[in-house]
Amino acid sequence: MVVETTTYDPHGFPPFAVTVDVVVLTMSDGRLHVLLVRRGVPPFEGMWAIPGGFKRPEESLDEAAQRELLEETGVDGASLLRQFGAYGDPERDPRMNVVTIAYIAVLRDVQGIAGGTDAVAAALVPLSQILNGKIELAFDHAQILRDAVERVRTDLALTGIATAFVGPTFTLAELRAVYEEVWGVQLDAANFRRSVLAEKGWVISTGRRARPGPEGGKPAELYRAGRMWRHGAPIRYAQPSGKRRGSK
Amino acid sequence: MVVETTTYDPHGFPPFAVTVDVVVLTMSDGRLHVLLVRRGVPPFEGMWAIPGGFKRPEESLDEAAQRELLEETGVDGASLLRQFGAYGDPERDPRMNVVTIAYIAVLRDVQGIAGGTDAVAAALVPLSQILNGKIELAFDHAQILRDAVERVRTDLALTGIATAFVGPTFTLAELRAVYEEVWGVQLDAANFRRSVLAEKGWVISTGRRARPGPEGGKPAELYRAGRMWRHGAPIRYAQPSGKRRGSK
DNA sequence: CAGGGTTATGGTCGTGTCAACCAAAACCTC
DNA sequence: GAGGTTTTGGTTGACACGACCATAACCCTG
Repeated sequence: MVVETTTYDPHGFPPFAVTVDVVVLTMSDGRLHVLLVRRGVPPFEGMWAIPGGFKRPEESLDEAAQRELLEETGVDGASLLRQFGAYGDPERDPRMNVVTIAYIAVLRDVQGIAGGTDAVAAALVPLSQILNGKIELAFDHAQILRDAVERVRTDLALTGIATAFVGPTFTLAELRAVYEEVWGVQLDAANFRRSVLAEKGWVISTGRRARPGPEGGKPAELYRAGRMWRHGAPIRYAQPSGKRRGSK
Repeated sequence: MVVETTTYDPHGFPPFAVTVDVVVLTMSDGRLHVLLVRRGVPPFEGMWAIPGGFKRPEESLDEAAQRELLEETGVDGASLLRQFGAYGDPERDPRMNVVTIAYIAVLRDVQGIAGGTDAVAAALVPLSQILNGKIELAFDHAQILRDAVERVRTDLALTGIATAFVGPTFTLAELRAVYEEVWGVQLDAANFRRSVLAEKGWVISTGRRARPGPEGGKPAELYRAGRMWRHGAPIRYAQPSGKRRGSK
């Protein structure tokens, strides 16, 4: 009975469970953290896992991710919620076939995130703890998390999502710290400032200035996020408009 | 009964159908084409659709995509098969809830692709016909296709997947045509050559030369694909190594 | 209040890449 | 052989990048 494999026919389909997992990333104390929950039931009982839940039949995937984010963190109106992968290996859940759609949520550090509406234990864990394997995650969540970080890394370079990590108003040093932490590099403050300000409309200067920390220093200008837009096409050597050379 | 929403429990789950759709892209006659199949059963009977099928419980998502690609095109050992999105809107299939995982397969132009193993009608359709809405697709496949093209566009700029479009041996003009078609721009042949050759190991010169077409021209050098690798980190202003300035 | 420490911000400048263009080489057809 | 076409190599001005210096404006300590 293998007719119509190309134009699928949902009669007699093999049933799957579909879940949505949300990797909540935030900068806390200058380091990248991820929100994890502790499993209370087998399998992987007592281990840390990425929060997630079932997709409901009446909602879309994006809506399911938003709902999960709201339930876990209380944060509404996803500042940044992007789907980045689907995982469906047969062995990923020992009980049955579960296909999960993974999302990234980038949040600025909010107090009280660790306590969701549910009674399960939740915590913000430094990402370094997981990437070196010091904390083991349930299911294939370690792989999902690695993919999420990789996605954030490229998004940081290609789009303007860095402003989602910082508060509604921020200094350029805070913004620079996001790049430095995610990429693990040190950036030149002066050159970074020029490059950020060169992309017009992406950060907007409020008139105000931040109070320096206990270490002193010149008070930094305060900015707010502008439009978070995708960088233009990185296609090079485009012809001006007129004639062509070396064409077929 | 809303306990344990965070650490999902596959008992009493809502069942979904999970399918895998494969957007097969190829360059044919100098233009970008996509492989479509014509639906033989309602709904959307008689309309064109992206080939796809059910995920089987014993296979992973990637394996399901490879199997579908093999069934539709006869092509084995996916030259380039990447997952790029999941779609699960409740209304996307009028009969029931179907979540589909979408893949891109980039193939070089192969004769006889249009005839798959199944008896369904299949054809290579120019992409422009669909993007201007001249051909309507079933389900949400128009959106999936738009997303696929967008993904290929960025992948073309960021990785070396362009070689997947051309044959096992190719001229730089053929490679340039891929970029020009996907991005819809005209590129300078001399500058393009320099940029491609600058990325060492990505195209490798065989000694041979291609025979020029009927229009004449100097015979072009023949290359073969090297390693198709991800470009390095586009992070700027990284500090050399020593001291720091403007740090916190 | 003076001084040292720290950070933010602005400026400079050599190097390298990019893009536009030119020119020669090597083929085709007529 | 002439004219056309394509590939390939070369040149050159503009501009971005990266390294570094200098100054401004705060902190803290004595």
